[in-house]
Amino acid sequence: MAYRDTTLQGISPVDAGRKVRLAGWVAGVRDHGGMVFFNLRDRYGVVQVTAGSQPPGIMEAARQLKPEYVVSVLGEIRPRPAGLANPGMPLGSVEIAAEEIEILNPSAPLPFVLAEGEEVSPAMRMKYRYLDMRRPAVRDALLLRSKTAMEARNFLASKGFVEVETPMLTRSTPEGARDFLVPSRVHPNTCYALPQSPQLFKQLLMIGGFDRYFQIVKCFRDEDQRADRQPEFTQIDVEMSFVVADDVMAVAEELALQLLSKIAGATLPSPLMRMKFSDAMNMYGSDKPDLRFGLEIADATACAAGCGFKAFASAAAEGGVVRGLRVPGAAGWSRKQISEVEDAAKKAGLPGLAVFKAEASGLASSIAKHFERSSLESIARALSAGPGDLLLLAAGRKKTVSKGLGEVRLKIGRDSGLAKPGDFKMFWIVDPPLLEYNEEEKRLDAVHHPFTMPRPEDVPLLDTNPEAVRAQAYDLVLNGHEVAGGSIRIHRQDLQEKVFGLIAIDKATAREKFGFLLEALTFGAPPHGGIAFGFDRFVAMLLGTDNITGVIAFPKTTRAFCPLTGAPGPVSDRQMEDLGIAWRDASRKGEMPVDGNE
RNA sequence: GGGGUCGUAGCUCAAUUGGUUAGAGUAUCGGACUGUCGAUCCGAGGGUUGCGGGUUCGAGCCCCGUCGACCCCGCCA
Repeated sequence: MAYRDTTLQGISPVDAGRKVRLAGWVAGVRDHGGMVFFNLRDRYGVVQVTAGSQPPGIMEAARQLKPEYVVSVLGEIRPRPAGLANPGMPLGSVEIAAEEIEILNPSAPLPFVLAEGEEVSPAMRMKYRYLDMRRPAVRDALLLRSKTAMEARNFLASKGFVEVETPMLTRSTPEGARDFLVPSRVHPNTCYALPQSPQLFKQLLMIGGFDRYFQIVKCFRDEDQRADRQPEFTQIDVEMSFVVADDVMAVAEELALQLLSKIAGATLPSPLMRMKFSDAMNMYGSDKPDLRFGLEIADATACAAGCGFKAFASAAAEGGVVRGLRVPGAAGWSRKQISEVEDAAKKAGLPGLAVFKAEASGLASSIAKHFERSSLESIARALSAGPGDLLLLAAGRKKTVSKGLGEVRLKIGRDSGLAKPGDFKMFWIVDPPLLEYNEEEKRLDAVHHPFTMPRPEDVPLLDTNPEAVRAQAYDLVLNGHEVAGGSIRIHRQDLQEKVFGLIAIDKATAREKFGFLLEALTFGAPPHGGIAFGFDRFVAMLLGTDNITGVIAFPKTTRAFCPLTGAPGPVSDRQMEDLGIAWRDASRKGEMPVDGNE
């Protein structure tokens, strides 16, 4: 006997009278003494099963059922009696009149209730993820992810891209994130590293002649976690030969737009806007601004000299800036709202916020008396203030002020509901700098990665003013999140060595760590470039959430711990011996992260 | 590495200023009930207040440490 002959996808109200055998989970039993109801749930839906006086014994069988028992039910699909349909259920107009109920497996009481709307702590949901995913919200997120991956794969295949797998056991390379390491047994005192991305392999594939490659691939970075960062995550990785930036961007843009349209039903205007990196930093204080709302940053430095207010005047005199946000119609904000914004500014690293209310008679503020009247007028003009607006200004170093105001902007925009669910604002950030100065390390770092091609007209600047060199790189930004990023790569050995030199990777190190790439570049490497989508982030965006754990089947906590499996866990002495390694602090051997609530 | 919020019954939460025996909903167990669908009604059991220390006549509450969860900064080419 088969467990089932159809699923809840395979039945509909027009099937009334048909006898079916269904299998699934019991979701709630309602025992009325002379009549028993329960819901049967499978991957596709929920249907009500009834057990009454006929056939004999069926009611007693139904009475044995408890939540999450696995059952196989034989019964007839019947329309529900008049007035008893459940409009909240897709199959609410029918029910299954049970004739046979077989318990395939009972279930212990669950550690938490699966009902919709019941909040359960994230750690609990992770520990029992296999139960959590029985809930429609989690199930639907994973289904959406699968559908998105399928669409992406079909799209890229249709464009002639070849899917190639690259190694998970590779070698550690300097720069970038911390590697996850895998000690080698066969080669004592060496480690593989898990790939932070397939970057070098996809470049080698281009050199190997696969002019269009893609892969939906796991990447690993051992850095501290965030809501949108997991230690292992998935990229849609793409690389193309004989292309310029526009070619790569065109493919990526079409893919992103198609996914948004097919999966989220959102049609965005095409082609997407392109914003210069420097403009983004100036206007929004961010390299990934959320454009679902305006609130651009305006400059008022010119009004600051001689304005009378010391913090402003000295900032201007010392080469700093005075910049501000105009919040339309926010002059009526409460003391509390303003103080929340001031707190956010402090957290964002701003020394303080000068707050003005724009009134018909001019700018009003507790600090207005420190300003020359004409300065207040020019500040109002600089920020295009109109009556009813709230002005928030900060003074100091340009980078600090812009970044700080950018964060304040984000808080105001998101808190005041300017970013609406279902609203998608996607665009490109282009022309970022190739290099930036790393204060801590006292040297230059690659902004994107060290294989990024400078803009040809900027190449001479590598010798004179490297920080002014712009990269042929591009980021795709969706609702304030970087969902994809890529670049044209360096395909000439001499230029690659030069860039390594600038970011303080000396020739010997470069030869040792990247020798295989440098050598490959000498054997007829075609011009090439590519892009990688942060797949988890993108799916999360399609779903309208910021947290990627919701779209990952088995996510880890913010401390990279898996409450389900207990990973990372201790290993045996024997395993350590095989690998020829020992823990530096043997007293902590076998220490395992534990749930502090237990 | 740093900042913030939090940790009380299986789960989600409450507990006035530090004051008697730590409560509620839900889940679990037992009973009633023929149209429920978050069933309802009656009853029962269920607690080392994350862990360790301190202050106090007295600590769920205050202090110190520690473990853990989440959010953020640093970090994440």
